[in-house]
Amino acid sequence: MNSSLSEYLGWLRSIEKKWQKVWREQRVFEANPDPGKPKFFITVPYPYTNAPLHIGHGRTYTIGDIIARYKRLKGFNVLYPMAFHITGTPIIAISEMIARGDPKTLSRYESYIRMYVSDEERVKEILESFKDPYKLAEFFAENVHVDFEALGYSIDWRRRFHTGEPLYNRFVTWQYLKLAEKGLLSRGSHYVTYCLLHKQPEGEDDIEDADVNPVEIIEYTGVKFRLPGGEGVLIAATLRPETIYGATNLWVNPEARYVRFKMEGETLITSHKAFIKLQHQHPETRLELLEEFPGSMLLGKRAKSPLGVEVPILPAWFVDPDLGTGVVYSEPSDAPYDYIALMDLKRDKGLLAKYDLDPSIVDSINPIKIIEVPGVSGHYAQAIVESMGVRDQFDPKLEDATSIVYKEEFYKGYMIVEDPLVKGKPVREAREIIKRKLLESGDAISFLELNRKARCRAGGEIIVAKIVDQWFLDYTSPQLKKTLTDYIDKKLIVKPEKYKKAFIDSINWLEKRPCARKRGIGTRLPFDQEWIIESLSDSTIYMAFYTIVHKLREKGVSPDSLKPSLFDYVFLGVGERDKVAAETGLNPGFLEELRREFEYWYPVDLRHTSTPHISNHLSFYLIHHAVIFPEKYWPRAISLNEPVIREGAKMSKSKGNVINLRDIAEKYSADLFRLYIAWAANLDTVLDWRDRDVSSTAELMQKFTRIILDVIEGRCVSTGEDVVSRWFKSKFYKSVKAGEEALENLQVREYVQNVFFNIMNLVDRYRDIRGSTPCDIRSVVADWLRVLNPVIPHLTEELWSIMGGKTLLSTDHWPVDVEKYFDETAEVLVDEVEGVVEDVKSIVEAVKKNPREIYVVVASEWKRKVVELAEKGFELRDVIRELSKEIGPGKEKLIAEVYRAWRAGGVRREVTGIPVDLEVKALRDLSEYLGRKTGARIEVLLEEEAESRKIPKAEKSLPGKPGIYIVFEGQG
RNA sequence: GCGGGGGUGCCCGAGCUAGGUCAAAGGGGUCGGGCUUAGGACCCGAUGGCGUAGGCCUGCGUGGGUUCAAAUCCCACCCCCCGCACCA
Repeated sequence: MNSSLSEYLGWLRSIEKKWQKVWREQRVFEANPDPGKPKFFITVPYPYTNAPLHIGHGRTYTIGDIIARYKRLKGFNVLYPMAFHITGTPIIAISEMIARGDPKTLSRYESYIRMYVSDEERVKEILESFKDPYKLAEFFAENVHVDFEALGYSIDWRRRFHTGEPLYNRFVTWQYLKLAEKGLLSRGSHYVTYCLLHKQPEGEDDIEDADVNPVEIIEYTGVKFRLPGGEGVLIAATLRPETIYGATNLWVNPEARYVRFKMEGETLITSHKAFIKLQHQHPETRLELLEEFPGSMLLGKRAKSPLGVEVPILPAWFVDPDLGTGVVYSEPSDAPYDYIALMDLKRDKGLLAKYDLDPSIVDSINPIKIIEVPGVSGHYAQAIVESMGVRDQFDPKLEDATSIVYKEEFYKGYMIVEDPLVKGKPVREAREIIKRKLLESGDAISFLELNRKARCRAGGEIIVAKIVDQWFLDYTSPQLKKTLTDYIDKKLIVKPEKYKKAFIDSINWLEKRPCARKRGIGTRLPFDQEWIIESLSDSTIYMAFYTIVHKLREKGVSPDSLKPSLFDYVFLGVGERDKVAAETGLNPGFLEELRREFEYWYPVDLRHTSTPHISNHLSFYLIHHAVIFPEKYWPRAISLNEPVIREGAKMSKSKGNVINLRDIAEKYSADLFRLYIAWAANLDTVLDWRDRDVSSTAELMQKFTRIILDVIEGRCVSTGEDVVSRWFKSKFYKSVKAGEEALENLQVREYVQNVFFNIMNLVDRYRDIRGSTPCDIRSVVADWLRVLNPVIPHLTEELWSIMGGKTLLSTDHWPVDVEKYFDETAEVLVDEVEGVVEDVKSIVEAVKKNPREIYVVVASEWKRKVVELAEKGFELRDVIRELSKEIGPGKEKLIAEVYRAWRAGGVRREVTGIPVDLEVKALRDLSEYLGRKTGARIEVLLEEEAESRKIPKAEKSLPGKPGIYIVFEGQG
């Protein structure tokens, strides 16, 4: 194994394919109920198949697989199933864009297909087929399956399905009947982002750039300004209704289109755009369009504010007819736009004359101060406009000016108007008070608008619309919340534990959630066929479906047989077998078999996924289980991991830095990926994929492989059984044990750290002590391969077979009885030797001379007695009295020194059990190593011998910590 | 704004829910040595400062506090990241 790294990786990839084939052909991971064996049912949410998966997904599935493989080695009957998610709108949206010939989508999907298909003809054909969303979904499902297999996941593929299948639809239908039965479904209206082109609600996924620049719905207050003589009511939309006290005039854009329309008996005036928006916000009300006219027609008229103040309508070009209502009231004291627009009119009288208005009309208009902000004197808008040097109402600096004033006043401003309603109140409170009052008195209407202009990916305008009779999942029941939060708090295992609170918060935060739409792939609501169940809501208890789906297929059961009564019987044990059999046309024995499958596998022992799922999918998963199933079938444990970034940056299509799972199998290696991903970060940490670290991991794997092969093929030196070999095995099995404990706690990184990195370091130390590779490493190789099998299953399987394993390692067992190798004595003694090396180095560094001879002096037997007595709790003087009886007087000072060293923690407790001659022997056995490390001749002496030879420092020796005397070069 | 998580040595990253055995695991990088025709790989060593004998000092965002003892506990402050719904 002296090949280059790339040759090594090529070899790895080849054995990976080989073992994947063996596992597949021998159906190693197909799991069937075995009443004699404990079961372990682990699931990871199925992926959404609209594109290839990347290494972030791979992290989650790999961790799931490591745990599945570990549990299998621990003797569990493990079921790890997988399916594919295709319901919802994104797949349809992509199909539509491909059908429409959107160049970006076409080229992206073409490149995706090329990842799996080399024949250019076929690529074109497949791309063409993507106009059918099911074809697209099935293509990626098929290839994600291929990718998963290439990573060595131990999945029972017989249970694979996708969520667009009729069989699955029947299951979801049953689920919704149950949810309705339990009172979880309700209807009501609510506001959504809505596309005028598609005439459909469209969310973040469908809106251009919404992933980077989110679209929010915000509420404006449409304040009514009444024209005299019933001529109409202008709706002036504002985010700051508290400024109504300072309103001096109205602004309309003279060049925009305005309309007059009837709504609930009132004649209203807004921009034409706003009229359309209002229509969508009031779908149950008829809005009658009366007249359309340019804004200039409104100029010069006077309208009365809700406060009874009459103000003129003036022209302003900054007014956007597509924002709010196209009518705004002017409050020049606090709004920079209003202030500058007023100044523009005062400065350029021609602007008004153009519309036949008397320019003097603006002379009497002046800002009215209504808000005080500490540190700001005069009118805030004026101050900021002047300090920023704003030229006119077209100056882009106005945006910044507005947001500064807005923020400052919100946090620090308070009202200085006379109205007792708000007098002295902070702006943020006054705003709410005024808004409520205006709405209640009918002096304002609510107007919903987006925080920014938005278009759908096909270019359609997005507005806010109200959806009536929307279906909701209603999670508001306090009793339900309590049941769940108690369960999560007391019974559900969450790893890492710090996420537990997030679950409880999430359950408490959930209210009503829309669960159906009129568009997308999915299952129709059983009681309202117009609606399609939304895709997160149809994927909450499907783990139950895994337990029987392969049986349904085996028997060729038709979807029509999957009546609700069948699921009632299989999943809930409700109903009579024979009646259900008659109703479904299925054999009663088969029904029992399905029931047994479910009863054996359920509940889910562990669901592993990534943290963004906590507040949605995982919460629904818990709630729906709690609502539908008895408690014994509720989820047992949930584990989570954070996402993956690359070289410090988020992976994204736009940056082009995504590493797809496909690349792993072809350019890296499955085992390398698994090892790196498991080791590179704790579950609760974002994993930063760094190529530099990946290749050093590969180098370590190669080194590991070389060591194993050297040992099993005899390129090693034989050594006898001695203190070092006992030390090696003890350390080795302690790491195994630590790795096991870590995995039991789902600390995957800690496990890899122990069984791979720490053992590699241990082997290095062992080889260093021996001076070459010792053959007795062989005695632990089998166990080493066993414990590494969950992370690097292919390589360990290969090495296992090379060393003569007749059965598959993946179905072998985890090491047992490892404690019998623990050997404290050997560890203490070898640590002592290494301690001597360390001490010598420290001395040499301080003295800055080269050592020639080193005397290593082992402490006298009586010093051990000091420690023994001290350990028993003897005071110093009692120790002295006790010992003097044995060794005679004259040693009091030395006894005191040993005692003090012990109290300072300088003596390991374990040494008291180790005879002095063992200590001497260990040091003598290892004196070759000591000499090699220190570059000096070593002589090991007992303290008494050293004393008689007058070796200095002899008296400094302590049990387990020899005295050291160094003769340096050039010294006598 | 509300809620959650975090700031550790040149870099990444453990440890911090049970305070001492932590100058602080592991990996990367850098430097020195070995091996080699050379490079790579591999092996050994160094990588806060000081020290003529195995030791001492300074240190884990900032500033306080509790304690015989704090990276670990408490308080305040600064900074960073994530979620906030109808979307998978």
